[in-house]
Amino acid sequence: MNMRNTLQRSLVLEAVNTLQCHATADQVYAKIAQEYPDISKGTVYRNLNLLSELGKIRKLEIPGGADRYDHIPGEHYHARCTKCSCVLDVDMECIPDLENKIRDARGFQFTGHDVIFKGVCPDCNSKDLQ
Amino acid sequence: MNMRNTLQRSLVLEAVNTLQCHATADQVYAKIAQEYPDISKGTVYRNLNLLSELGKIRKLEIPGGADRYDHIPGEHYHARCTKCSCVLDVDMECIPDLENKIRDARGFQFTGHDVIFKGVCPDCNSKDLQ
DNA sequence: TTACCTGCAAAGTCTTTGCACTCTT
DNA sequence: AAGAGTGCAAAGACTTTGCAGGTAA
Repeated sequence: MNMRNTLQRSLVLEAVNTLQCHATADQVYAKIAQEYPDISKGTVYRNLNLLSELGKIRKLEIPGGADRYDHIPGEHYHARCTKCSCVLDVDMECIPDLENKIRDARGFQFTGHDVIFKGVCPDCNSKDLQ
Repeated sequence: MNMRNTLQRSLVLEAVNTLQCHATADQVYAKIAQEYPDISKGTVYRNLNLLSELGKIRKLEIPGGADRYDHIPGEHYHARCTKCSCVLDVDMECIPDLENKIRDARGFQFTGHDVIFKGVCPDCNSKDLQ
């Protein structure tokens, strides 16, 4: 169960940290493939999952779209554009202790939550006006 | 562009309302197929999408899982079990005007939000103890 | 009649996985 | 040497779509 340091693994980590902006697995793959075309998508997926289990990156599961991977940031919420599917950070305070506001958990053990806003991003908005 | 009343369409609507509990397209299909085995999955998907666009049912896009369909309820949040992927309603007040808490929308036009809690459901919890 | 709908199957998107080989340790 | 990791391709889960025939209005 010992984890090894492989080139591919560090390339994946580096790509996520460089891209920053909620990259999809595909974007991570494309980024790496520019310099290291032999890497395979399977490896990218395997490492993205491994690294997010280890807490080195954050996996963002987006309703109705591909998963996104992010460098480890402070907690914050996201917004997804319903037109182009891009994901942006939302500039607002997170709600502290949201889990504690639940009246009756009925035996459900909460480990976290996500808030995802829906809307239309600035780019798509301006395209509509044309 | 006139919508027709077809047997399949009303069966889909009826199944969603009967099942109530955040059924997946597959569960809706299975339910209908019990009595009407000739229905096809493509038709179920097409009608689920149509009915949710019409506002007759609600489409719940779940991060990392199949979409769910629900009868039209008051606004409420959901929790997904990270073990068995089931989805449950959460018994808490919704946060009013969450969109207004955003400091700087930067041109993003918000149309709504989802809050999805993660955790382990009662069933999976008790199985762990065995 | 018309054009909306259906069943079917193929294709599309995103992700995981089996296999044999490779490389870290 | 051992076994974790890799590339590749196939498969898997979920959903959409093209097509030709069916049917509500």
